[in-house]
Amino acid sequence: MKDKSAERIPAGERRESILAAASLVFGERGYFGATTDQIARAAGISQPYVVRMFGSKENLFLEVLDRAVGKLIEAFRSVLAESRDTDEPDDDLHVRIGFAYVNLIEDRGILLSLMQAFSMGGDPVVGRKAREGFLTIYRLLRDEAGFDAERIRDFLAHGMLLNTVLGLRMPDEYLTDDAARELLQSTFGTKLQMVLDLAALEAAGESRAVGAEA
Amino acid sequence: MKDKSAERIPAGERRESILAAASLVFGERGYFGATTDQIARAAGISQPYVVRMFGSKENLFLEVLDRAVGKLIEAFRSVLAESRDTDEPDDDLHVRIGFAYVNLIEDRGILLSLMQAFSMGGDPVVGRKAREGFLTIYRLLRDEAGFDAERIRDFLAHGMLLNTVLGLRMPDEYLTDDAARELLQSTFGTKLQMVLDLAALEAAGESRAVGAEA
DNA sequence: GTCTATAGGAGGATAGAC
DNA sequence: GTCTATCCTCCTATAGAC
Repeated sequence: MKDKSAERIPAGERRESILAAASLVFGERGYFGATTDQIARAAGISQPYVVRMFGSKENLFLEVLDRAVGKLIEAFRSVLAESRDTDEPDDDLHVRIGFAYVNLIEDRGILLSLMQAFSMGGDPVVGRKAREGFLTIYRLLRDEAGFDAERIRDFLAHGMLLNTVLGLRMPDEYLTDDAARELLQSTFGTKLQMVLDLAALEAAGESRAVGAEA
Repeated sequence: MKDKSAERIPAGERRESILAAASLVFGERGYFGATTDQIARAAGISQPYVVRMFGSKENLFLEVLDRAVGKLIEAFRSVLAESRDTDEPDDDLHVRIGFAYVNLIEDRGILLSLMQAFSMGGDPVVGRKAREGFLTIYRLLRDEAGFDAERIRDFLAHGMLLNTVLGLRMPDEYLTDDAARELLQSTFGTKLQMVLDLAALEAAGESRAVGAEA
């Protein structure tokens, strides 16, 4: 089952798959908690190759962060573009952007690795970039979406709760705890089923993806 | 200046000071990022003594978590008790609880170490306890404060944004970035000055408290 | 483009003296 | 109650072969 003699794959593609794996693992374990070896396994290559390709773990994380912010921006912008075509009432906008945010959960790792970065403000390098990313989103919401300060605050607040609930793996408690059930319902609304399904999938696949250290 | 030959201090007091130091350092660097040695330095004792007193780093973190949740509950309950004495309109309640939450920032480390715990849902031991803590707060808000699901959600959401903004060290950007300024204003409202003052104090003291590794 | 081997350094935990 | 010394594991990063 283990393909020891590696297939040669173009550097570009390899980069992508490492970034995807890293996003997952960093999201799961945090920057310090994640090891380059776990990332390597998840990507199906050797640990030194990961380091070689990105120079350092820190660099890799910075790229993951960039990607995550980029995907967020992209998703938000596409909603904004849509809304310029149709002329639905502007009030829908924050709902639709909110949906775009929730939908990013499908791209596993993005939201969680973002949240990890958001807790690293104290780090001189990562912290700076994380603040930058957060403020970029703020400006997008303000300047491109035209939200006022309160709307931005409320939007970001609910986004952070969403991240927290996911980071806590609260969906795992859905069946066993009434408070968790309520919380999940009010947090995810109509997207709840999607979230639960994803959590179930993960619970099955996680051991293989990340924790195959036996 | 360095008192090498340690003063004998009752175990109870020593425990407290280690927990206080640990709360700070864990809040600053996260569970994996923090080292028992940094905590020991911050508490003014040797690294093995920290481990000896709590058995393991994980155990120490779990106690820090307990403390943080305990302080939160205590703060919320005292607001609730107050509101049963006076008979002000119930609408004020979530504002006053919100203030109680923001005021916990003064007890440095509490909010940040809580947030660190909230990002560790994947950990079998810490994750379980973190979810438990979060749901305890949820139930307090629901059963003791009488909030409905939406109010709880909104309250928690704004709390999480507050944590995120603090974790990002956004106050450091207050003078240099207009978006940061706006965000801080709408997030902290009348408490903004307090937050900025605390951030300034920290910026001065941080190098001594945590990062004296030269 | 990818691996194996390994250097080099932290960091958590233990032993044992005072 | 507290320290010093130290073990041992784990991890990032480098070297060099294929």
